[in-house]
Amino acid sequence: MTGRGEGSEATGFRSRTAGGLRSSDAGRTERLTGWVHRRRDLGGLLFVDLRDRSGLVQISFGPEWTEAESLTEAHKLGSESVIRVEGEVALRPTEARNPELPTGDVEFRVQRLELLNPARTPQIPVYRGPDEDLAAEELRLKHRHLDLRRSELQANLRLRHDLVLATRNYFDRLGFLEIETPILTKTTPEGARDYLVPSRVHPGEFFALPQSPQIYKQVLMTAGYDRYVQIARCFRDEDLRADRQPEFTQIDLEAAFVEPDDILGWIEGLMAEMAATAEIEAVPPFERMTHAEALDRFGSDRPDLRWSLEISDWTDAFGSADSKILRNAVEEGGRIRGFLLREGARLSRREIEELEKAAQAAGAPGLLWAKRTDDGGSGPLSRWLGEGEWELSGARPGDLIVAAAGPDAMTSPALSAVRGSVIGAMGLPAERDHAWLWVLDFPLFEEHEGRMHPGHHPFVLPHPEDLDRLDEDPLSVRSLAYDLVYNGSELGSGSIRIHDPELQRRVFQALGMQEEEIARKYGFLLEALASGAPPHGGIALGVDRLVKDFIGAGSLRDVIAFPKTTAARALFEGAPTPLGAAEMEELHIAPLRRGAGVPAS
RNA sequence: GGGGCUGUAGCUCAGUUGGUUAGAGUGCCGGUCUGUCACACCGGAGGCCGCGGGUUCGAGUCCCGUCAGCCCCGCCA
Repeated sequence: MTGRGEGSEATGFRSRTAGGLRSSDAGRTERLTGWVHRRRDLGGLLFVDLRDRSGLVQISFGPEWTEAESLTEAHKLGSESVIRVEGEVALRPTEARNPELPTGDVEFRVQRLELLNPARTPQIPVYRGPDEDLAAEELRLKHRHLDLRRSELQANLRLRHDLVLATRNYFDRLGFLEIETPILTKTTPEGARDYLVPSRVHPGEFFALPQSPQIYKQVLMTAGYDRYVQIARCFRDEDLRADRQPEFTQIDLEAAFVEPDDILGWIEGLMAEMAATAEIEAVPPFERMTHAEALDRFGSDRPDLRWSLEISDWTDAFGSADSKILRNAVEEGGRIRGFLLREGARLSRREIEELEKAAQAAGAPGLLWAKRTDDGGSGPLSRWLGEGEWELSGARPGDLIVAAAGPDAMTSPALSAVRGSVIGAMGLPAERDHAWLWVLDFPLFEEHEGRMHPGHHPFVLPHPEDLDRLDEDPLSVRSLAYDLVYNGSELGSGSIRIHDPELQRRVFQALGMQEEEIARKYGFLLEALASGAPPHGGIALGVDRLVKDFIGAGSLRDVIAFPKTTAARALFEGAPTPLGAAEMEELHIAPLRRGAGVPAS
């Protein structure tokens, strides 16, 4: 596996790498370096698998071709020790060839062995036999230098490199400039919690690490750098998930004089290129649907379209049934929605209860269900369903109906959860392997506990058709925001931004900010917008998540060299650490509680 | 902040109803072995049963607390 940039394998220590040796190299004298992967000591003969980044080759030691001193030394070699060997590439005896190994037709006959650095017995194994489990993740993170030696992780990081390189080349061809933005920046008033850095020279003042370069890239547009891109590190101090790390990398871009189609087209081209690199399928143009449609049809703003299963609306069909739950839901402005599952009657009561649990975990009081049989139906919902209702439902004998009744805000997340669970419970096969989707027209605002929040961030341009409702009915205003969704995973999020300072001020006001607050927090942005800002917009794609989804890795930790744990700790180097009293004093900070912040040393 | 799962030898795991000396595979150490590739065979060492407390004649096993890892909810403009 010699790819780009590996044309010159030779260094002062070695003449070439191990993984590329083939039968055509037989007879050549070479010097190899690497790690002792595994050994098979037959007494008179000794075989060692030598590993470097390029792969494995079997090196052999024997009295006929190995110097006596080296032979003695070889029998004492420990796993993961670093060695250099000089010798000859030789064809293996026919019966001793190993078709499993790319280098399996040859072996490297060692004349001289040099132990460059002996290794202590590794705390976790690098070699992994068939059917052997990985070490516990805690240990893999603690001994990261060993875990990273595994070929799986090396392949993941290699693909990550290739994807980032492809990205840089792609945007370079389109005339984008990569421009760095500050890591030490200003706290963001809304959004996630910031990671903070105390200022030594300004007592009591703090920098924040950027949650994204959002404002800087808008300022770059104002400054006339009309196509900007950056592989940007971002930081958010929030609780973690399998798909969320406290520091992460985004492909961040912004361009001036653009409409949504410009951005979407560029990203589709990028995805096609990246997908080719990762050997998966992405054929533009991608399917598009509005945010409202996504919620209506799938209950989610990032539906997984590998399955076509859609929500049915039975409000009209069941709304007049003689059931308090159903009627009340409809009278209060809600709907009765759910899934019609062909052959779903084969699900057991227990399996259906699991679906209900999924709905309840997502906030629904329960899940209504009914199986249609040849002579009627069974299940809690069936008592309300007469022949007329059954006909309108579209169910045939053997089918299952699961439904939730109430306001969409409650039923959508519940049905989305049920959709995921029922796909698993029924073992429905994916109808395609790679489902790309644009979700458009996100709401400009959301309401949480009576307070208005930006749906995305406060700089998103309201949909031009909805502008007149900004003041009277802000929650109904759509925005020119778009998300890229791949197999149900949100890979990126972007929008056209506000470039008119007056409109920006109105949006801040709609968010409940006073003039003084606006000036203090965002004065510098408004100043920039008022100085000749072009219409502009952009998007940010999560690199870590993208690599993870392309590889099918279970966790972001498998595509990041040095990730944090779910408690935001770095186990390898042991960060964060307490701070000494002297350092704290210099930074003008003090622990709130006795004991906190006192270092071990 | 809340819920769930896990924690026993270097590593992966088993451990019965609470009962005598806590086991296996692998790795490690020693030995035999010239065609292995999960080499084979013989022998050996290796345990704070995460930590603290409690119940009990007796706790790896039951109870409470705590720590760590993982998964989920809240949170993530």
